[in-house]
Amino acid sequence: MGKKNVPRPTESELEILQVLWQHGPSTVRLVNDELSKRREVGYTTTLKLLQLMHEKGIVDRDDSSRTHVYRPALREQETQGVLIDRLLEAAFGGSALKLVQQALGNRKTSREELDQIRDLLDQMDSDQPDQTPNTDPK
Amino acid sequence: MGKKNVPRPTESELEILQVLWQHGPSTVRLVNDELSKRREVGYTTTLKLLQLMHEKGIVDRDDSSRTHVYRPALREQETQGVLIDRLLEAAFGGSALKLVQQALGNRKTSREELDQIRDLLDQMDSDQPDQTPNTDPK
DNA sequence: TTTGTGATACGAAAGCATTCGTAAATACGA
DNA sequence: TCGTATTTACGAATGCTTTCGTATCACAAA
Repeated sequence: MGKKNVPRPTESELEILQVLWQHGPSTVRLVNDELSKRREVGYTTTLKLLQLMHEKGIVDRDDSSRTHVYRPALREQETQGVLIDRLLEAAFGGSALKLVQQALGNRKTSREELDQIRDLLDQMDSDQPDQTPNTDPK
Repeated sequence: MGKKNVPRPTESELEILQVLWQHGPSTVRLVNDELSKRREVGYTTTLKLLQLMHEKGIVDRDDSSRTHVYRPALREQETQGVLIDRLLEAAFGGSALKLVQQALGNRKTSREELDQIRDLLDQMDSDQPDQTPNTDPK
Protein backbone atom coordinates (compact mmCIF):
# COMPACT_ATOMS: atom_id res chain seq x y z
CA MET A 1 0.00 0.00 0.00
CA GLY A 2 1.46 3.37 0.90
CA LYS A 3 4.98 2.16 0.54
CA LYS A 4 5.85 2.18 -3.11
CA ASN A 5 8.47 -0.08 -4.48
CA VAL A 6 10.75 2.53 -5.95
CA PRO A 7 12.95 1.42 -8.80
CA ARG A 8 16.52 2.63 -8.52
CA PRO A 9 17.93 2.55 -12.02
CA THR A 10 21.64 2.11 -12.50
CA GLU A 11 23.67 4.33 -14.77
CA SER A 12 23.34 2.04 -17.78
CA GLU A 13 19.65 1.71 -17.16
CA LEU A 14 19.31 5.47 -17.05
CA GLU A 15 21.03 5.69 -20.39
CA ILE A 16 18.34 3.46 -21.80
CA LEU A 17 15.55 5.30 -20.04
CA GLN A 18 16.69 8.52 -21.62
CA VAL A 19 16.30 6.95 -25.03
CA LEU A 20 12.83 5.71 -24.16
CA TRP A 21 11.77 9.07 -22.76
CA GLN A 22 12.98 10.79 -25.86
CA HIS A 23 11.67 8.37 -28.47
CA GLY A 24 8.68 6.82 -26.78
CA PRO A 25 7.99 3.07 -26.87
CA SER A 26 10.88 1.46 -28.70
CA THR A 27 12.27 -1.83 -29.87
CA VAL A 28 15.58 -3.22 -28.72
CA ARG A 29 16.91 -2.42 -32.14
CA LEU A 30 16.11 1.25 -31.88
CA VAL A 31 17.44 1.58 -28.36
CA ASN A 32 20.64 -0.14 -29.37
CA ASP A 33 21.06 2.08 -32.40
CA GLU A 34 20.69 5.14 -30.23
CA LEU A 35 23.15 3.91 -27.63
CA SER A 36 25.59 3.01 -30.38
CA LYS A 37 25.74 6.64 -31.43
CA ARG A 38 27.41 7.45 -28.13
CA ARG A 39 29.52 4.36 -27.47
CA GLU A 40 30.13 0.84 -28.66
CA VAL A 41 27.61 -1.63 -27.31
CA GLY A 42 26.50 -5.07 -28.45
CA TYR A 43 22.93 -5.77 -29.40
CA THR A 44 22.48 -8.59 -26.90
CA THR A 45 23.88 -6.38 -24.19
CA THR A 46 21.10 -3.90 -24.75
CA LEU A 47 18.59 -6.72 -24.99
CA LYS A 48 19.71 -8.20 -21.70
CA LEU A 49 19.57 -4.84 -19.98
CA LEU A 50 16.02 -4.28 -21.17
CA GLN A 51 15.01 -7.76 -20.05
CA LEU A 52 16.43 -7.14 -16.60
CA MET A 53 14.77 -3.74 -16.43
CA HIS A 54 11.51 -5.43 -17.30
CA GLU A 55 11.96 -7.96 -14.50
CA LYS A 56 12.67 -5.12 -12.09
CA GLY A 57 9.60 -3.25 -13.21
CA ILE A 58 11.57 -0.31 -14.56
CA VAL A 59 10.10 -0.73 -18.02
CA ASP A 60 6.91 -2.28 -19.36
CA ARG A 61 6.94 -4.55 -22.36
CA ASP A 62 4.54 -5.24 -25.16
CA ASP A 63 5.40 -8.72 -26.37
CA SER A 64 2.24 -9.33 -28.33
CA SER A 65 4.21 -9.34 -31.53
CA ARG A 66 7.48 -11.02 -32.19
CA THR A 67 9.49 -7.86 -31.89
CA HIS A 68 8.95 -6.61 -28.36
CA VAL A 69 8.32 -2.98 -27.58
CA TYR A 70 9.55 -1.44 -24.35
CA ARG A 71 8.40 1.70 -22.59
CA PRO A 72 9.25 3.36 -19.27
CA ALA A 73 7.16 2.25 -16.31
CA LEU A 74 7.42 5.70 -14.75
CA ARG A 75 7.35 9.08 -16.35
CA GLU A 76 10.53 11.00 -16.73
CA GLN A 77 9.77 13.44 -13.97
CA GLU A 78 8.86 10.79 -11.44
CA THR A 79 12.12 9.00 -11.97
CA GLN A 80 14.07 12.22 -11.87
CA GLY A 81 12.37 13.08 -8.61
CA VAL A 82 13.44 9.78 -7.11
CA LEU A 83 16.99 10.35 -8.24
CA ILE A 84 17.12 13.82 -6.80
CA ASP A 85 15.79 12.54 -3.51
CA ARG A 86 18.53 9.95 -3.57
CA LEU A 87 21.27 12.48 -4.20
CA LEU A 88 19.78 14.88 -1.70
CA GLU A 89 19.89 12.27 0.99
CA ALA A 90 23.24 10.79 0.00
CA ALA A 91 25.29 13.93 -0.45
CA PHE A 92 23.46 17.07 0.61
CA GLY A 93 22.12 16.08 4.00
CA GLY A 94 18.62 16.58 2.64
CA SER A 95 18.97 20.29 1.85
CA ALA A 96 17.38 21.12 -1.50
CA LEU A 97 18.67 24.65 -1.15
CA LYS A 98 22.26 23.53 -1.05
CA LEU A 99 21.68 21.33 -4.04
CA VAL A 100 20.22 24.11 -6.12
CA GLN A 101 22.90 26.54 -5.11
CA GLN A 102 25.52 24.03 -6.09
CA ALA A 103 23.79 23.23 -9.37
CA LEU A 104 23.60 26.87 -10.35
CA GLY A 105 26.72 28.16 -8.70
CA ASN A 106 29.53 26.32 -10.39
CA ARG A 107 28.04 26.35 -13.80
CA LYS A 108 27.50 28.66 -16.67
CA THR A 109 23.81 29.21 -17.00
CA SER A 110 22.27 31.41 -19.64
CA ARG A 111 20.27 34.46 -18.69
CA GLU A 112 17.30 32.88 -20.35
CA GLU A 113 17.50 29.91 -18.04
CA LEU A 114 17.96 32.12 -15.02
CA ASP A 115 14.80 33.97 -16.00
CA GLN A 116 12.92 30.72 -16.31
CA ILE A 117 13.95 29.81 -12.81
CA ARG A 118 12.76 33.18 -11.59
CA ASP A 119 9.40 32.50 -13.15
CA LEU A 120 9.27 29.20 -11.36
CA LEU A 121 10.08 30.86 -8.05
CA ASP A 122 7.38 33.46 -8.54
CA GLN A 123 4.91 30.80 -9.45
CA MET A 124 5.74 28.88 -6.29
CA ASP A 125 5.12 32.04 -4.29
CA SER A 126 1.66 32.48 -5.68
CA ASP A 127 0.79 28.83 -5.33
CA GLN A 128 1.64 28.96 -1.68
CA PRO A 129 0.63 32.51 -0.74
CA ASP A 130 2.15 32.78 2.70
CA GLN A 131 3.54 30.83 5.59
CA THR A 132 0.50 28.76 6.35
CA PRO A 133 1.03 26.39 9.30
CA ASN A 134 1.21 23.67 6.73
CA THR A 135 -1.98 21.66 6.57
CA ASP A 136 -0.25 18.61 5.34
CA PRO A 137 -2.27 15.61 4.20
CA LYS A 138 -1.11 12.41 5.84
CA MET B 1 46.05 19.92 -18.17
CA GLY B 2 42.77 20.94 -16.71
CA LYS B 3 41.17 17.55 -16.52
CA LYS B 4 41.58 15.98 -13.12
CA ASN B 5 41.07 12.38 -12.25
CA VAL B 6 37.74 12.72 -10.55
CA PRO B 7 36.85 10.31 -7.77
CA ARG B 8 33.35 8.93 -8.02
CA PRO B 9 32.28 7.89 -4.53
CA THR B 10 29.71 5.16 -4.10
CA GLU B 11 26.75 5.48 -1.81
CA SER B 12 28.51 3.89 1.16
CA GLU B 13 31.51 6.05 0.57
CA LEU B 14 29.35 9.14 0.55
CA GLU B 15 27.92 8.13 3.87
CA ILE B 16 31.43 8.14 5.25
CA LEU B 17 32.34 11.38 3.54
CA GLN B 18 29.40 13.09 5.18
CA VAL B 19 30.73 12.06 8.57
CA LEU B 20 34.17 13.38 7.70
CA TRP B 21 32.80 16.66 6.37
CA GLN B 22 30.79 17.14 9.50
CA HIS B 23 33.38 16.07 12.07
CA GLY B 24 36.65 16.86 10.38
CA PRO B 25 39.59 14.42 10.40
CA SER B 26 38.44 11.28 12.16
CA THR B 27 39.50 7.84 13.24
CA VAL B 28 37.89 4.67 12.03
CA ARG B 29 36.37 4.32 15.46
CA LEU B 30 34.62 7.67 15.30
CA VAL B 31 33.36 7.15 11.78
CA ASN B 32 32.05 3.74 12.69
CA ASP B 33 30.31 5.07 15.78
CA GLU B 34 28.58 7.71 13.68
CA LEU B 35 27.51 5.23 11.04
CA SER B 36 26.26 2.90 13.75
CA LYS B 37 23.79 5.54 14.88
CA ARG B 38 21.98 5.15 11.58
CA ARG B 39 22.36 1.45 10.86
CA GLU B 40 24.19 -1.65 11.93
CA VAL B 41 27.68 -1.88 10.54
CA GLY B 42 30.76 -3.83 11.60
CA TYR B 43 33.96 -2.06 12.56
CA THR B 44 36.09 -3.85 10.01
CA THR B 45 33.57 -3.02 7.34
CA THR B 46 34.08 0.66 7.99
CA LEU B 47 37.82 0.13 8.19
CA LYS B 48 37.90 -1.64 4.86
CA LEU B 49 35.83 1.06 3.23
CA LEU B 50 38.19 3.75 4.46
CA GLN B 51 41.20 1.78 3.28
CA LEU B 52 39.69 1.42 -0.17
CA MET B 53 38.76 5.09 -0.25
CA HIS B 54 42.33 5.89 0.62
CA GLU B 55 43.60 3.73 -2.24
CA LYS B 56 41.21 5.48 -4.60
CA GLY B 57 42.35 8.87 -3.41
CA ILE B 58 38.96 9.81 -2.02
CA VAL B 59 40.38 10.38 1.45
CA ASP B 60 43.81 11.23 2.79
CA ARG B 61 45.30 9.40 5.74
CA ASP B 62 47.60 10.36 8.55
CA ASP B 63 49.20 7.12 9.68
CA SER B 64 52.02 8.64 11.68
CA SER B 65 50.53 7.23 14.84
CA ARG B 66 49.08 3.82 15.36
CA THR B 67 45.50 4.97 15.14
CA HIS B 68 45.13 6.40 11.67
CA VAL B 69 43.25 9.59 10.98
CA TYR B 70 41.30 10.05 7.76
CA ARG B 71 40.14 13.22 6.08
CA PRO B 72 38.37 14.01 2.79
CA ALA B 73 40.66 14.59 -0.16
CA LEU B 74 38.23 17.06 -1.69
CA ARG B 75 36.08 19.66 -0.04
CA GLU B 76 32.42 19.05 0.33
CA GLN B 77 31.41 21.43 -2.43
CA GLU B 78 33.83 20.02 -4.96
CA THR B 79 32.51 16.54 -4.46
CA GLN B 80 28.94 17.71 -4.58
CA GLY B 81 29.70 19.45 -7.83
CA VAL B 82 31.02 16.24 -9.31
CA LEU B 83 27.94 14.37 -8.18
CA ILE B 84 25.61 16.93 -9.68
CA ASP B 85 27.48 16.77 -12.95
CA ARG B 86 27.07 13.04 -12.88
CA LEU B 87 23.34 13.18 -12.25
CA LEU B 88 22.93 15.94 -14.78
CA GLU B 89 24.53 13.86 -17.44
CA ALA B 90 22.93 10.58 -16.44
CA ALA B 91 19.33 11.63 -15.99
CA PHE B 92 18.70 15.19 -17.12
CA GLY B 93 20.38 15.24 -20.50
CA GLY B 94 22.73 17.88 -19.18
CA SER B 95 20.07 20.49 -18.48
CA ALA B 96 20.72 22.22 -15.16
CA LEU B 97 17.45 24.05 -15.63
CA LYS B 98 15.45 20.86 -15.64
CA LEU B 99 17.29 19.61 -12.58
CA VAL B 100 16.60 22.78 -10.62
CA GLN B 101 12.99 22.84 -11.69
CA GLN B 102 12.59 19.28 -10.56
CA ALA B 103 14.40 19.88 -7.28
CA LEU B 104 12.23 22.86 -6.46
CA GLY B 105 9.02 21.82 -8.12
CA ASN B 106 8.06 18.66 -6.34
CA ARG B 107 9.11 19.82 -2.94
CA LYS B 108 7.94 22.17 -0.27
CA THR B 109 10.44 24.95 -0.04
CA SER B 110 10.20 27.80 2.43
CA ARG B 111 9.91 31.40 1.26
CA GLU B 112 13.17 32.11 2.98
CA GLU B 113 14.92 29.53 0.85
CA LEU B 114 13.25 30.81 -2.28
CA ASP B 115 14.53 34.28 -1.47
CA GLN B 116 18.03 32.94 -1.02
CA ILE B 117 17.86 31.41 -4.44
CA ARG B 118 16.68 34.70 -5.88
CA ASP B 119 19.68 36.39 -4.34
CA LEU B 120 21.90 33.83 -5.94
CA LEU B 121 20.30 34.42 -9.33
CA ASP B 122 20.76 38.18 -9.05
CA GLN B 123 24.35 37.71 -8.05
CA MET B 124 24.95 35.50 -11.06
CA ASP B 125 23.53 38.19 -13.30
CA SER B 126 26.02 40.75 -12.08
CA ASP B 127 28.96 38.36 -12.01
CA GLN B 128 28.49 37.28 -15.57
CA PRO B 129 27.56 40.48 -17.36
CA ASP B 130 25.71 39.12 -20.33
CA GLN B 131 25.85 37.18 -23.54
CA THR B 132 23.45 39.40 -25.37
CA PRO B 133 24.91 42.33 -27.29
CA ASN B 134 22.45 44.90 -25.96
CA THR B 135 21.89 46.95 -22.80
CA ASP B 136 25.27 48.59 -22.86
CA PRO B 137 25.96 50.21 -19.49
CA LYS B 138 29.02 52.20 -20.61
C1' DT C 1 10.22 -27.00 -47.82
C1' DT C 2 14.49 -25.00 -47.20
C1' DT C 3 17.23 -21.30 -46.02
C1' DG C 4 18.54 -16.73 -44.44
C1' DT C 5 17.62 -12.87 -41.46
C1' DG C 6 16.62 -10.91 -37.29
C1' DA C 7 14.62 -11.55 -32.95
C1' DT C 8 14.52 -13.53 -28.01
C1' DA C 9 16.30 -16.61 -24.27
C1' DC C 10 19.80 -18.34 -21.54
C1' DG C 11 24.05 -18.91 -19.28
C1' DA C 12 28.23 -17.42 -17.85
C1' DA C 13 32.33 -14.52 -17.23
C1' DA C 14 34.43 -10.40 -15.38
C1' DG C 15 34.49 -6.59 -12.43
C1' DC C 16 33.00 -3.92 -8.59
C1' DA C 17 30.68 -2.93 -4.00
C1' DT C 18 29.85 -4.48 0.40
C1' DT C 19 30.42 -7.29 4.25
C1' DC C 20 32.87 -9.68 7.67
C1' DG C 21 36.09 -13.29 9.79
C1' DT C 22 40.60 -14.02 11.25
C1' DA C 23 45.32 -12.97 12.14
C1' DA C 24 48.94 -10.02 13.39
C1' DA C 25 50.72 -5.83 15.52
C1' DT C 26 50.57 -2.50 19.20
C1' DA C 27 49.51 -0.33 23.48
C1' DC C 28 47.93 -0.49 28.23
C1' DG C 29 46.86 -1.93 32.82
C1' DA C 30 47.36 -5.13 36.58
C1' DT D 1 55.74 -9.44 32.20
C1' DC D 2 51.34 -11.16 30.95
C1' DG D 3 46.90 -10.81 29.39
C1' DT D 4 43.37 -7.95 27.38
C1' DA D 5 41.67 -4.61 24.35
C1' DT D 6 42.22 -1.91 20.24
C1' DT D 7 43.80 -1.39 15.78
C1' DT D 8 45.34 -2.52 11.12
C1' DA D 9 45.98 -5.88 7.33
C1' DC D 10 44.42 -9.39 4.49
C1' DG D 11 41.52 -12.49 2.20
C1' DA D 12 37.38 -14.21 0.89
C1' DA D 13 32.27 -14.67 0.21
C1' DT D 14 28.24 -12.67 -1.67
C1' DG D 15 25.51 -10.23 -4.64
C1' DC D 16 24.82 -6.93 -8.28
C1' DT D 17 26.09 -4.76 -12.87
C1' DT D 18 27.65 -5.11 -17.34
C1' DT D 19 29.03 -7.62 -21.16
C1' DC D 20 28.71 -11.00 -24.64
C1' DG D 21 28.61 -15.80 -26.90
C1' DT D 22 25.62 -19.30 -28.28
C1' DA D 23 21.29 -21.50 -29.00
C1' DT D 24 16.81 -21.26 -30.43
C1' DC D 25 12.69 -19.43 -32.49
C1' DA D 26 9.69 -17.01 -36.07
C1' DC D 27 8.96 -15.36 -40.38
C1' DA D 28 9.37 -14.69 -45.15
C1' DA D 29 11.56 -15.29 -49.55
C1' DA D 30 13.13 -18.44 -52.88
